[in-house]
Amino acid sequence: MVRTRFAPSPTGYLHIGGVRTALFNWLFARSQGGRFLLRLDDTDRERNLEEAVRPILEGLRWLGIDWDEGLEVGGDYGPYRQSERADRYDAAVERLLASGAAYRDYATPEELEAEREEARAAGRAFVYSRRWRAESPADDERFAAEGRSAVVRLTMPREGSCRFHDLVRGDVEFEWAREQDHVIRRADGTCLYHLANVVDDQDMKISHVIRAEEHLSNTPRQIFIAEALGAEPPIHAHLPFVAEPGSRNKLSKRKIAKYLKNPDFAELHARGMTVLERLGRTADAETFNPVIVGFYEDVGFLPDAVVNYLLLLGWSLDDRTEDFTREEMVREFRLDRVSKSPASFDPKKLVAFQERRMQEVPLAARTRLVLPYLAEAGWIDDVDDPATVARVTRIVEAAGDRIKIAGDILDYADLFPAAGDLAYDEKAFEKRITKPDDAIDLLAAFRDVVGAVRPFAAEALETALKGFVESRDLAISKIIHALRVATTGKAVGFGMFETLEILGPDLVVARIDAALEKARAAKETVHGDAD
RNA sequence: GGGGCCAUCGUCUAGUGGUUAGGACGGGAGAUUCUCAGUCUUCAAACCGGGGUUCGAUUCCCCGUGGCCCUGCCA
Repeated sequence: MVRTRFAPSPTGYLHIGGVRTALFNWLFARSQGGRFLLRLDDTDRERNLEEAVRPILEGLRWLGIDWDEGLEVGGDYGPYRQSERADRYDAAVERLLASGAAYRDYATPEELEAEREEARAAGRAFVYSRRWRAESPADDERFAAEGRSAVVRLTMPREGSCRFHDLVRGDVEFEWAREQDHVIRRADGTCLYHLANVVDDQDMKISHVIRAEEHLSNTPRQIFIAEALGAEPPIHAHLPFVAEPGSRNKLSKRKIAKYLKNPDFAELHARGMTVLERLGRTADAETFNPVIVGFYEDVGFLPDAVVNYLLLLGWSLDDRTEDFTREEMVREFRLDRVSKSPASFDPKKLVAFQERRMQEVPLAARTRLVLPYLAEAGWIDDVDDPATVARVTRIVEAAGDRIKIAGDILDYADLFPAAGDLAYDEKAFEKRITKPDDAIDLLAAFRDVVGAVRPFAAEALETALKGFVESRDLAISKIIHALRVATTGKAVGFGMFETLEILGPDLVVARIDAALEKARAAKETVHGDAD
């Protein structure tokens, strides 16, 4: 039975690199008919634990990465929080002590540092002398009498080597002599991560440990612990790390300021900030940025698009397949197709997956994606009101591929009177309305025509405008740009006729009037200055 | 300092002891529509360096270089 796990620390957010690890664990378990577990590595006890855990669970759930055992869902091998498992770690330490695989060590940090310094000066690798190792109860008493306290260290082998087969890297070998007598229990009696990790994996019957490459060098000591505890070590698979945009350096949540200097990263971030601002929310770059999964949920990405991108960050099926449904990825996923080298995070490619996926979302579903954003922005009142839904559906339909991310709907304030007064693109206004000498007259003439068109629908409006320009022997471009700026304030937008239909006759006429007034006032000013 | 892992277009990657080194994102050019978006066509773009092995290395081996990780009473 394949059993994999994801064991995040309660950091308060779900990181892109972390979630990729979770995804691969999930995919492997699902592809093998196994089980996927979620447990919490909270060995350093934090305040506000629940607060720090929630975004992680939310992020996983949003992406559709579900777990069979662990936090919140329970299971037969709990508890699933390290902070609640101290008794098991203590028991493991006692067994290691009893078998000689570990020992109590009374060296002070200073004494240890002196030995390290000595090794450094001599130019050789540091190997602890074990001078303060307690060999007998008498030693314990003697050291204690000197005021020393004990940590527990692993009695690591000093010859031979640790060989294991990594499902991604192949055969790996480490010489035992290079390994340290790692501490597994502090002087204060609390246990350390590596011990806890191995005990948990063993207790929870984890068959495959799939984790980030940074743990590769930690594997020998964990294998040592596992074997000393009398168990078969799990099978390991070390994933390449996720690198920064445009570089091979490891992606870090602490370097957001640096990533913001990357144009692609900055662009995505800015896009997210725009959505947030229009929603009236605030966030700083530390907690809201493209390295954090919550960013994508907030801005309106499709979970499938994000997952698909993540899947290809270090994994490939062949030389051409890029798009995968959940079923396909579960069916095709294999650990031996994971690449060995770091994969750098490319915001542009992630967005490309999103855009492609969004195009496939049917109109009604796309409308549902967009409605909550409009409601939160206060541009509509009731997401369930049939008239509102119908109107938004019409807008989403007219928008077509322009809405690439659900939050993009907030680019179209001009179609929602509740969003406030029309904002004009002043440059476009001048270019299309004030400056051309016939624009004002044409607009004024068309104003009287358009108000009377019935039905006030795209097709009839198109007929009306075409008739209007033909009767004057004009190209449609002579008026259409001015009309767009007058009615939407913008130089670019949806198809003109759909836009007019969405706006409705009253708003169209009123906006043309307002634009005419604004344009005439501008001309007056120019004349006034000239005189 | 010691050890480990890694190295194909800018990015994600495929691939082989002999290939025009393939695809995708991004970029360039062009076409199309009332603008934008989209779509279509098209172009440019890579085997880290040096030694071997071999008839022949991007591929196998060694060295170097670079990146990352471990070397903690952090995880």
